[in-house]
Amino acid sequence: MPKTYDPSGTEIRWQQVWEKNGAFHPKADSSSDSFSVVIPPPNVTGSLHMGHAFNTALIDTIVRFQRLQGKNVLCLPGTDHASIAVQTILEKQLKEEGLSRDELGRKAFLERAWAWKTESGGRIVDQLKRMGYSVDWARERFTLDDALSKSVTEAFVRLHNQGLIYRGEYLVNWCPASGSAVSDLEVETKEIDGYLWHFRYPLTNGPCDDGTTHLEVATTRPETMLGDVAVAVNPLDKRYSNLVGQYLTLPFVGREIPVIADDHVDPSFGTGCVKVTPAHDPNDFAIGKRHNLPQITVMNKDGTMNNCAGRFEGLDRFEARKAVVEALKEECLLVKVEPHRHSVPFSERGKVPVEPLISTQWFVRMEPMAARCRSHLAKGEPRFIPGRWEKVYLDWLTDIRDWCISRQLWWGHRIPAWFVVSETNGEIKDKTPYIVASSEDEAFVQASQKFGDSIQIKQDEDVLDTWFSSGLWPFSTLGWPDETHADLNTWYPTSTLITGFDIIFFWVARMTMMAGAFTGEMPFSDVYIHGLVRDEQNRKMSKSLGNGIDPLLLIDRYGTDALRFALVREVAGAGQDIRLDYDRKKGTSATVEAARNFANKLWNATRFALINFGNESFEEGNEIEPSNLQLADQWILSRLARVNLQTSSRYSNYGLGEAAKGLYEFAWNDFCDWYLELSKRRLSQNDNLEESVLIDQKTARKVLRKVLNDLLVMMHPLMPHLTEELWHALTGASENQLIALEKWPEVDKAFIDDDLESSFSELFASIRLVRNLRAVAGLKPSQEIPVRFITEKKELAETLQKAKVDIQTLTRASDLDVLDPKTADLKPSVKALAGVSGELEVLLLIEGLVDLDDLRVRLAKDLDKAEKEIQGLSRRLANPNFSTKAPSEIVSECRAKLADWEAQASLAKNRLSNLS
RNA sequence: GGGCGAUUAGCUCAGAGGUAGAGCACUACCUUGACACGGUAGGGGUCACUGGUUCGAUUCCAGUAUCGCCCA
Repeated sequence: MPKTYDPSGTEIRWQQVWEKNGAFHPKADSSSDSFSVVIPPPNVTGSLHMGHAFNTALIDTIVRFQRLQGKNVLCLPGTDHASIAVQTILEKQLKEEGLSRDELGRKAFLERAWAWKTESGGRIVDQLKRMGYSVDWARERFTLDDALSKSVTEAFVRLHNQGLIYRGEYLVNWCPASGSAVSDLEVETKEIDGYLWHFRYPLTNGPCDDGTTHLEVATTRPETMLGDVAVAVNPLDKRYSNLVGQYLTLPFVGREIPVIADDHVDPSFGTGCVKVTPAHDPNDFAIGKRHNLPQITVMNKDGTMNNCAGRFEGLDRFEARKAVVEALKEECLLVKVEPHRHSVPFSERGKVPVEPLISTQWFVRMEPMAARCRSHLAKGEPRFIPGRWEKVYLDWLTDIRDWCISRQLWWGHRIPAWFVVSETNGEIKDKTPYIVASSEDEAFVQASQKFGDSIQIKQDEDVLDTWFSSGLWPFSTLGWPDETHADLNTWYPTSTLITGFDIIFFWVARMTMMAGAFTGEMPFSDVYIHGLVRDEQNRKMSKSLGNGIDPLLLIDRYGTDALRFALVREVAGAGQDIRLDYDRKKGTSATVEAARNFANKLWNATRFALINFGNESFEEGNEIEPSNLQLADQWILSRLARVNLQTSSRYSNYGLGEAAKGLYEFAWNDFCDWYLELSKRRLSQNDNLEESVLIDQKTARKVLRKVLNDLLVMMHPLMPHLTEELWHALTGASENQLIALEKWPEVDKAFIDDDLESSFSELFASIRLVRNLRAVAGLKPSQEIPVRFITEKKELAETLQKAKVDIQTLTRASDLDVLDPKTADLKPSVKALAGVSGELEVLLLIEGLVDLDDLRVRLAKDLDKAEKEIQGLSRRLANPNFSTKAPSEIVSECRAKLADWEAQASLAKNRLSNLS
């Protein structure tokens, strides 16, 4: 074995072995307990970023743990077609070639899209494989696969038949950049520094009694004035009460529009007069409905002004804004312009302001579906981890708005609706009758029953929102709508969903709603919500910001296991965001490097074991005879049992970061720093070997092997490749045998021994104290020195006595005695350096080796510290309230501490006076 | 405007009603037969601020400030 672990070849090799062995391809008919997870399908928009790596690390840790628990585990992978995102990419490519999608035609465009999918999807699958993802590639799905498309059609038809999908004309969020409607969730409001333009509309019938000639309105979007159909004031606003019911003449277009009164107008904002443009603003749309006003659309779908805009026709909406303002100025109607910061809705994908536009779209009626989810949630279905996200989910399900699901795009699931276009010369108009069916043939049959045989039908041009198909993911991937499918019966509902909080509404809620509608149950029992990966400036890592780190860069440098471990270790209990440090210039990450070093530590611990095992085979050393165990063996076995219990509980309860940290501490501190060091002396003896020594060596090797084996299995979910490699080296298992498919180590609770663990803490403290004194004395590491331990505490004295040789080895003590203060010669001597830890006094006999001035400084410092502590503790104990009200164990603990510090102080005083 | 989260060592973060911990970084010493991707020892914090509850608050409560997110 080389001195350092090189992950590069090892990781890929095990990935291949796993796949070749079908290690993660479970059978659907198994009778053991099932555990299933469907992965959040990444978009085929390029490649994966650190957020995916994080999600993957968490899912795979959980999934591998469950496999070690003996469950029949399915982790199902796949990708998502990402309608808008992919289409945006492709159209950009086309534009660079000087083409448009219409020129190319739907068929050729879709061919390109599939080519893109093959390329991007392939890259993503490669990346997922390099993460060591233990998913079942044989069950990989893509949202546009035939089977999944079939379930989308089925879902659409069923919802439509239940009246939960309808077609209607509403104000939708129009994204002029992608030329499509988008849902409310795809709109992002941003604070923008804009202006508030004040201008006047003259009264149609001239000045009224009080001499008013006009009304002044204020708006952030002057260009929409061309579509105004009224001006609204608050009914309680006395300034304008006499004008309600009067008419104004709209400049440029000459339309006469009424002044109306509406509660929703805020009299304190702007002038208190609101221009009403129902076709271009959601609030105005509502006012328009209440007052039965017409809707006048003044824009085309590409964001230019239409023929209702009069002389402004053909201008882009932002040019029109300037032109309208200019024209108002010319006509002396512009009163003033104020800088004004306000919220503007932006299209998340198109990155341009959305235009509220009236158009005919397909919608899902959400309330009945949401209501079903709310009642499930009342029963704790699903369970959110951390729990606070439940409220976020519930709030969104309450007062929910209908979901616009049609997109004027080509890449996606085409809406299964056929229009009877015989009367309209083949054109689909808003009022054209239609049939929703699962195929064109079926649609034709149904249509001809209604409209006669000589009809012509044409499928809706639009596709569905990508999230419509994602909402079906947990069951469409398992064979739904075939309700007898073995996968569905074995693994549905799934066990847990693991995803980031940013898609709770988009995805989690849509899945629960769809699942409720089609399967009658929630699609997963747990939802584990994790945070996002942020960069060193605390920004979310994203493609558009360009601050994403390619996980492969870190994998190449440090290895997959290091990256996985680093990511999981960062997770806190509450599921906060994690920040990953990354030096862009050097391409390094201290966090991942630390994890890489840990991997190397495990590598070397195993290397140490193997060097000591020689030719001994694993089987031959399997059984441990308890009577042969030394205290150190008992101690590490006690620690091991405790860590085993703790770790499995943490893995099962989503305490992944804690599990990782706990294993790290156990492996590095308990096992490597102490147990391995303690075992060296026993293992390295090689001459004059008596029978008892041979037995002891064998025992040490057995314990070493046991601890290492269990540690590797427990570490496996976090560092799958390294542990697979080391486990094979340790056990000599063949490649048909995998740690990935091992059983979680059984806990021998009989080994758990609190007293032993605490006396080992004392032992370690005493060793540290000796080392500390040695350092203070400035002794060379190689310098051996006589050491004396003095304590009244019997058990401690016994432990120290038993561990005498070990202590000598670890402290370079030339000789060591454990003395009772009653019998020991305690005459202070300058020749000794003393320290105290708890009820233990330590003397280093360092005749002529210490600089007395240094010693004085140190002792004075010790004294100072001890006196401060004494002061604080005495003050507390002197407080009658404390001694009467505080729990008695706290009080006695306090007294013990005080006694300790007093002993320290008097010792230091004695020493100091002896030095002077 | 409503809600949620954060504020602890130089950095990234844990923590818990009994005066604070880790990793990295830093300092000194050490190339000892697992590991310098290492070992040993060490330095470093008014736990954002102000009140309250309590014998005792960094921890619980209320408020303030700053930062971030979600919803309108």
